[in-house]
Amino acid sequence: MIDNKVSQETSQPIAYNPHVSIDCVVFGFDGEKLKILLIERTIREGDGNYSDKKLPGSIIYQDEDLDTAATRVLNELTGLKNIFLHQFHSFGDPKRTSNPRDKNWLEKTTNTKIGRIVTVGYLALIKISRKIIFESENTTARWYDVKSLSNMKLAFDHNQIAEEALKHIRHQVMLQPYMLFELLPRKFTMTQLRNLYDLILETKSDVRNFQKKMLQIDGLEQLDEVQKNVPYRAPRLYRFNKRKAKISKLKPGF
Amino acid sequence: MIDNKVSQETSQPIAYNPHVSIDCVVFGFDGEKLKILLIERTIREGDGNYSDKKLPGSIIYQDEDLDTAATRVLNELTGLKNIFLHQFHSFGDPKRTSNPRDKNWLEKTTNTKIGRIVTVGYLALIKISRKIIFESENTTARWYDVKSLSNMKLAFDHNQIAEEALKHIRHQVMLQPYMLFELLPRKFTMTQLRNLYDLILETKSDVRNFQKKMLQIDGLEQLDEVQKNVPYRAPRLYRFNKRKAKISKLKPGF
DNA sequence: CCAAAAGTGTTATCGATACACCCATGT
DNA sequence: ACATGGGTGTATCGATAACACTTTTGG
Repeated sequence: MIDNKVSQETSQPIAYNPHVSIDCVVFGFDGEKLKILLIERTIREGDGNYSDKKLPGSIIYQDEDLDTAATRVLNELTGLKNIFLHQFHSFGDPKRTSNPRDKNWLEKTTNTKIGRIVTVGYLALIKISRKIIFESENTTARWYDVKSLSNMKLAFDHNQIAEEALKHIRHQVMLQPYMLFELLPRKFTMTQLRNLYDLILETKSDVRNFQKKMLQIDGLEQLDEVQKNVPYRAPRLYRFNKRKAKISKLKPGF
Repeated sequence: MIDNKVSQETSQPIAYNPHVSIDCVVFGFDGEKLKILLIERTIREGDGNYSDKKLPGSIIYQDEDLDTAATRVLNELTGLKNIFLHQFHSFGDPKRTSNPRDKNWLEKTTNTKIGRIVTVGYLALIKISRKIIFESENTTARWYDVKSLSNMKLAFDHNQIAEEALKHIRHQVMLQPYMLFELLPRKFTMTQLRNLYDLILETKSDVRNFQKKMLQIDGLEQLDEVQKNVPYRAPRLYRFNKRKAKISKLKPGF
């Protein structure tokens, strides 16, 4: 971990000690759009208030693992347990917390002088149907359309983190579709599945070919049930049974 | 320097402040085996010395990005610049530095009281042919057969980190072969390429099919040159031309 | 009966796999 | 001449991609 020579540096850089946080990029799917969960942040500034958005996250606690910290943050925010979580990248640019607004906000909310924060990015997926506490203590969280991200200036480097998370989920879904089932309700139609797939990958799949491919997946079960209250022919429902799922091998290819 | 002795006794967990390091899993290929670069670590213990191995790594310096830290560590160790580097995972189990031997060693080498370290894992690939300074100041590094890893007890959680790096490179090579070219000499034979591929993926590729697939890769150029001093028909040499390489799209599939 | 979306099969093309013999070189 | 590994092509199989009409339901 540490080379001997490090300690011999005259400037003793080793004593410098950044904080470590986790940030969660939480995606949801409302049947139409891909959504991201953001927290309202208000900063008192001279005469007025400045308000913007940030990713849910937290400094890690003592004796807390990274995964545990991410789980805690999501649980505090949503009340849910068993959220799909996946570490995807860490961000450590020394300038990522150097915006005065961000520095200011950090010191006020943590009561600590904070020099630098290295953050570990997590991707989280939520079934948007699950009813969620979004007013935990004094934070307000809301779903935003992922497409509107590019017009928002998020706190810190959170735009970049969200962008990386998007790349990550696209990559994963391209290779294996399992993440999709974390975003859909427990019972879903093939059209919902296809729409979500195409939304994430920005593709237009052929209805028949898509169905054929999906039905090869172990664990994807067709139910004897149809969607109700639709003003047209009721579509069949499907369910993804994790227990019966065997993770398929990736195909080599360049 | 930042004063971070804010209090580890208070109940405010946020004041707790781990160190952040990077660790590099450096792979090389000697034509036969996949190798990993490890550093000798010696710990004075009562009457004798205890010696084991660790990954190259370092606490990150003030104002240093994560990638920069990894580049620095590798440059200090090998004298090389432009090493292929890829962040793959971060490790933050609070117990990862709790072995008394590791704690002891950390405090001696850093002259700092270190409670906890979160480390960011990097995968690095080196052309083993490049002549390398392996005796930088007072560290000794050597190549070890990756297969012997399971019989070694590395420092900290470095066995786990190396294992994850292996998974990562397998995954990457399966999807796209570009990492292989970082491990081979600038000019290489198709057999070397195939052996390396099969070594990493634990497969046995068909000679003809493998060649066909590889020759589709943009940037892989056949040279008008053959390997010399071989006691049999001299094999043709190839080169991977990064400039002409277009990163191919991944194929969807489950 | 009209609108809206669901459901369903076949063909063509492409890529992946399996497989065996002759060639060039050094000793 | 022989031993060693290098170099090469074809046929089969399976996967992917393209493509259009009929069915169900609610209003």
